[in-house]
Amino acid sequence: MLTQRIFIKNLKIFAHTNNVIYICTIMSDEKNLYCKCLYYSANALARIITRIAEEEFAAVNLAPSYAFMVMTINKRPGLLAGELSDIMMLTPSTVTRLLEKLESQQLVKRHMEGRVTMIYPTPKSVEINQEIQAAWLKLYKRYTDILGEEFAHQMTEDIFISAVKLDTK
Amino acid sequence: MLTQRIFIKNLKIFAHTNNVIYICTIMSDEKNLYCKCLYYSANALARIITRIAEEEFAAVNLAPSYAFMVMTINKRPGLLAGELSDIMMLTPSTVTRLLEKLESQQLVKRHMEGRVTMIYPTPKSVEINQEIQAAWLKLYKRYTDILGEEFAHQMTEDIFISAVKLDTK
DNA sequence: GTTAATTATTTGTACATACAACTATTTGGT
DNA sequence: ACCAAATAGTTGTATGTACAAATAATTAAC
Repeated sequence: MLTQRIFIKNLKIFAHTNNVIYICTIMSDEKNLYCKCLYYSANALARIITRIAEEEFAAVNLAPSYAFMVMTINKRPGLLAGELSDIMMLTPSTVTRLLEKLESQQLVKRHMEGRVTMIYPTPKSVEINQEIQAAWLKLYKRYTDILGEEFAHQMTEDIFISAVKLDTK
Repeated sequence: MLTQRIFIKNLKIFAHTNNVIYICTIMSDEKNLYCKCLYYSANALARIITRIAEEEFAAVNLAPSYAFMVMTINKRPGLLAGELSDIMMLTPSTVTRLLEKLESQQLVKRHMEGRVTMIYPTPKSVEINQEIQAAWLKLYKRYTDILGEEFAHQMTEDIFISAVKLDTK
């Protein structure tokens, strides 16, 4: 198993079982193939930033998506499930599933009226919303410290715009 | 439910149930909050590009991760599971799960020796590898047509480098 | 005004991925 | 040479997300 030991500029230094040291540019062989693929790179980044977000939002005992949902609902009480789906760029079925769980934790209330479902925060949700915001800020600090704020800003914006452009369905 | 109808520059035009038309900048209200968050944006992009990749790799009856795994194994027969994990930026357990499924489809062979597992392509896998490459190229064409090749290149590289930098575990 | 089409949400089911715990093997310390 | 530590991989289990089908409500068509 190759385990990463240290990272210097564009170099990754691995130590192998038998003490052979490998020094690779991050553009090494196979990765060089894949790093030019948006599917590969975007998913890799998403997995890694999700792990970091999970660590930060663990302080409020919520997975990141749930935390974002709570924030969104607190910002606009009474919004519809479909609007949540649009804002969070998640499918309606995923939104339903997240809401179910939040409701079971008394963090939101669903109010069905006709065929629409309006969503309201609960007192408990209002309370922890502050902590969620704090965790969110810590998350932001954490990755901008590593990537540089300027760079992170620009890239995040590029990623967002690309997501919107590619979301043609 | 808001459904996207058309996209012009930074404008998104929605048609609502009651035929009211909403025109929003893509930096509207809530999204404006979230589009600056790397967790949110990276995950949104990953989900969308994954859906597109699934469409393209459907031609070879494989989900994208499996297709990438087949390509990697064909490029370096005999590589270890741990190396696959490193190259693909997936955890060892995920690699095991993917390999199990590929093996059941006769697309790879695992050879355990001591505590390491070496992985080899099968004739069937060599065969479809060409089709996988073709699908991969179609995927690339598809998103670069929308985003612009120059822009997509730069962003993909930025994303890859960020993933490597943030992957400190 | 009744029937067909559209729309909003939910449910059944499937899947990719990960963590934690476990097994088996190899390495290192004394 | 033996025992502790580290390592490679697998398995049990959980979770986030999505698709397709189902349900229920609203709108449109004639």
